[in-house]
Order: sequence, then structure tokens, then C-alpha cells
Amino acid sequence: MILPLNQIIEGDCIEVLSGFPEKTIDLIFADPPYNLQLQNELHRPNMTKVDAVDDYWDQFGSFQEYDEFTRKWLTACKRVLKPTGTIWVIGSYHNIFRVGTIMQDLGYWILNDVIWVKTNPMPNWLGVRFTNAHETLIWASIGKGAKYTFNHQAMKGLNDGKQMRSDWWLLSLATGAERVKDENGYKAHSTQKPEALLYRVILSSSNPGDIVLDPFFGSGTTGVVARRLHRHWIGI
Amino acid sequence: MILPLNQIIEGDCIEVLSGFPEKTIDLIFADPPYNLQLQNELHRPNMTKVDAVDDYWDQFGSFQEYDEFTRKWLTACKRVLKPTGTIWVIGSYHNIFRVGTIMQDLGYWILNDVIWVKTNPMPNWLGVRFTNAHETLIWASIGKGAKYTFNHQAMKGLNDGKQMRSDWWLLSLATGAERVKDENGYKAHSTQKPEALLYRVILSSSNPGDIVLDPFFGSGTTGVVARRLHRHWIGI
DNA sequence: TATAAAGGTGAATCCGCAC
DNA sequence: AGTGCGGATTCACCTTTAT
Repeated sequence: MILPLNQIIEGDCIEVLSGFPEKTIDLIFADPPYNLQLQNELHRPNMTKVDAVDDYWDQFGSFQEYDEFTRKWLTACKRVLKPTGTIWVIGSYHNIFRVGTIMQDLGYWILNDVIWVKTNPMPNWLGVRFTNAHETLIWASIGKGAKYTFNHQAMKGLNDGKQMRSDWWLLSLATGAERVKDENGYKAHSTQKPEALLYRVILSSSNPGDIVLDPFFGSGTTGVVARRLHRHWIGI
Repeated sequence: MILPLNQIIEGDCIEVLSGFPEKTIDLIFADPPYNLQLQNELHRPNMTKVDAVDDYWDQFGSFQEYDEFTRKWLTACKRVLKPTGTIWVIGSYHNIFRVGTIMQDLGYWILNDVIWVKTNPMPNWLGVRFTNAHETLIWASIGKGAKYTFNHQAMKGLNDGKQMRSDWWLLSLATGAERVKDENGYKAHSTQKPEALLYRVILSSSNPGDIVLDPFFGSGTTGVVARRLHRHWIGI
């Protein structure tokens, strides 16, 4: 099979990936669903809705089901990654601990956990918790001792000449022209990630000409930024 | 058994806790071993050696062994917590995902994950990763729907009158007069936490007169801050 | 005494090749 | 796989010493 570059493939990511040749992808950026029940809807709930739905994990069914789903797609990703490839996964406290544990269990070697600190988060209106002002990204290679790409100098250039830290201060939402809207003017994806986030992800851990895979391709930010940075991309 | 307040109990925390009466603790702050799995010595560019954490208590043979240990002490903690009690656990990417997963599996209900962003972290000398500039805290109640204490106004007071966020910008370590040292002037404990961190933890989620338990009592920061805030404390 | 310069150090999964 | 070595690599804060 020849990889279909720079296009979107419709379908379940686990099935689609099973048709890919192994060891061909340089970089994966994954924004998995928090909730299996809503997985097949057009959009997933944003964090506000998740917090409001206090039956979150009940809807979900069980941790076991989510873990099984997570293990499957992470396994599929590991198969298609090059030996030098790395993967980024983003999540919140609802799911990121389970994702991280499974990644370690599957042999992924965590290189960093990066905190996306939101400069303009949604307040916690009831004042019963701390304002949820961040999301967590895990960056990992396929195993201990594996080589990987890290463009240290490029990252320094984005941080006043000092080495980039694991906390990234970025706007919380894609806004304005960056925001993808449908024909009615409504936002098409409630969990759209800002381009600045993908810019750092792709620039730091891949090189021009590399293949970037997004198994949970939402609004297409990954493709937009990959193209701008002269990387090939595949969205599922 | 009458709880031994405001003192340190020597011994293994799991064993000690088994002797405690159940449902008596208001707040737990736990700083468990991180399972760093450091391989080699690390040197700065000027060839001086970094004094790393290589304490015996941080040695685990496998994830499985670490998980088992974690499940045991978290279970013991859950037994002694009041129905309105909450627990804080701090860790890094080496262990926090496993801790979070096990907490969810045991029925703890995560209220927040809080990021301690360090103002002065140790750099990544070789420039092969992002500077590890934060640690993660998980704050949880004993179960879904459980009542708990959150001093919203007090937290606003520490944040210029605005809602306290889930990212805390604090100094990276206890230094100077705050750092506990032995008679030779050497650091008494390798992982002492700053008082400002414990101040926020204890102030936010307990009330004067409450009992604060630290099952991995190291240098005693928890006791110092608890006393200052007029809480009882127990260190193991 | 005040200011400046120099030195020390921190929970870190920190290289890559040849032999 | 274990060892040796060439070479590229650092941030913020605190303490001590020097001017």
C-alpha cells in the first residue's frame, strides 16, 4: 500500500491504521476522545460540558472499556511509527492518566509531559474547584533508548534564545479566522486546538519532508500546520 | 486507638495506617517515591556532577511492583479518610500517570490536577528534551458526589482577587533558611517541597482544627505549614 | 556599607560512536 | 554489552567573595 499523503481518510482509526505499512510514520499527534459514548457524534463535548456532566464516567460505561479502546489505537500507532518516530497525545485529567499508564505499559518511552497553560481558560463558575486552566500532552518515543528528533535550536528560537520548558503558555482557543465554522457560522469542532500548539509540536519533533499522522483528525489544524512547515500529513 | 497528633510516627506507612481508626483524617498530602529509574551519572557542561536522587526508597523493579505499592498505600489512605476528606498526591511523569489511574480505579474522584510550574528548574543540559519545569498534583475526594472542603475565597485572596487556577507558579525548591540541613550542613532530605506549595494545599482544602496526614513525611514541611495554619498534623 | 562578580545547585528516566 | 572518548551542552536563584 502506498500511503495517501496530505489527505483525510474517513473511517475508524484503528481499522484504517491496520491497513498501513509498518514503520512509515515519523510523527503522530493524537487528540483522542474523552468519552466513547460520544465518539460517533459529529463533535465531542468540550471541557465545560464534560465538567457539567457529572455522570461522565457513567455514560462512558467503565474505565475498562476506555482502557481497551486506548490500548488498541496506541498499539496501532506503535506499529506504524518508524523506529525513530515519536508520538504526542493530548488530554485532561479525565483521561490522560489512563493514556499515560497504557503508553508506559505498551513500551512507549516518555520523553516529556508538556503542560499547555491556557491564558484565557473557562472559569469554574461555581467556585468549587480550581479553574481548569491547562491540558496535558505526553511526548514519547517508541521505546527506551530509541533515537528521535528534537529540534532544540528551533525551540530556543521560540523562547528568547533560552531552552524551551515543559510549560507552554498559549491562548486557550482557536479564535477568529483560525476557527473553523460550518455554513451556519457555528464552530465546527468544539475541541479545536490552536495552531500555535501544533506549530510547536511539529516543529520540535519532526523535519521537513517527514510524515505526520493525526489519527483523530478534527478540524484539520494538524494538516494546516504540517503543510506550512513542509511536512506531509495524513488525517483519519 | 487515639490518633497521635502533631508528631512523627516511624515506620512503614502502610503498616502504620492499618493501625489507625477509619474515617478520621480530613486531609492527606502524599509525596510518594517517583520511581525515577535514573541510569547514569549526569554532569553539567562544566563537568560538575549533579547530585541526583538515588535514595534506596526510590528503587522499584518494575511498573508492576510500583503499581502494587501504590495501590496499597492509596487503599490504606482511603480507609482513614473521612467521608468529607480529600487527598493530594504529587508526582512527575515517571509515576503520576500510574498514580492517577490507580486512584480512579480505587474510586477516588479527581477534583483537579494542579500543575506546579517551577520558576527555576534544572535545565536539560544536553538539549535533547524540553526542560522539565513542572510537577503534577492530583486532588481527589473519596468518591463521586462526596462533599469536600474548598476555600474558594482564601484562594482568591492569594491570586489578586481572581479565581485560583490549576497552574501554580512557585519556586522550584526549598532553599536558604527554609531548607532543612543536617549537622554537617548537607541537605537532610533530597526532595523537600517548598512551604508555599503546602500552604496552598492545606489552606485550600482544610479548615482550622482539621487533621492533616502526610504518609511520606520527609523533611517535615507538611507539619510546619499545618501548624502555622492551625491544623493538627501526623507524619509517617 | 553597598554593589558587583563569582560560585554552587536542583525529583533528570539527558549523546553517540568506535572498539 | 561494556568501555572509552570526542564533542556539544545550561537556567534561575541563592550564597559567598570581591571590589
